[in-house]
Amino acid sequence: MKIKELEPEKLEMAANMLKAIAHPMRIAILGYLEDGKKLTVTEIHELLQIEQSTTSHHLGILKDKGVLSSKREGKNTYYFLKHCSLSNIVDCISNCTHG
Amino acid sequence: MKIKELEPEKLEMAANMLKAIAHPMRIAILGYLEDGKKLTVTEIHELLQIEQSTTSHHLGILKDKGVLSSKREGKNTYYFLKHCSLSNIVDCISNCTHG
DNA sequence: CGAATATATTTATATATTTGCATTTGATAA
DNA sequence: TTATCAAATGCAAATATATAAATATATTCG
Repeated sequence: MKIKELEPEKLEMAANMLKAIAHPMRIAILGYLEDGKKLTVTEIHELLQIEQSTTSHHLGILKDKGVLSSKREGKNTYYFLKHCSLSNIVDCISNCTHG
Repeated sequence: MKIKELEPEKLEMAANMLKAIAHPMRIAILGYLEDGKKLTVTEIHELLQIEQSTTSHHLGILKDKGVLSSKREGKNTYYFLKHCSLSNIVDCISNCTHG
């Protein structure tokens, strides 16, 4: 499917998804969620050493824009990639950043 | 190379690159630049039907963040992908937007 | 040089995003 | 129920971004 054929709404949706990813902390989050890994808010908040509320906010954005899904299990909420191919974006962008 | 190993500056750079791409018009621009195609500002401005100055501004952002390169030839400036693998990002994101 | 064409920059306004703190909601166990 | 741990939300200040209009720069041609 060529992006040229995408209607404005699709472009908007794609942009929103990329905008969700386009943040240092959120890229780092995706980096930890490769290979179908599932992590809780607390685990991510400790890995990244950022505030719990900030972590939750970032995860909320990623979920809202369709990048992540979440599943509650007891007290914990696990977050994971909605489409595993999204890891490609992170891989690709990290390959392109060698300047 | 795992993103987990990326230092903050690399994350920042990756985020800036993605942020540059994360805009409907700029995604559309990348859509037209697949397969090593080179287009001028005017061609893009006519294809997308947006203001010349707005087009130039978007192209400037993409170039500044390392997504595009440009080459002047006479009166025209041709823009093209700096890393052809960047098309993958557009392809991937458009595959993931079917909601 | 001066005119025409192509591209880039500046400026101003409007809008959106990021962040941490404080609070709140949800779930489990004593 | 109360205490506790996990996650989400509301809020406000600082920062960033988008857009268009106007202006500036660069290149070619007559």
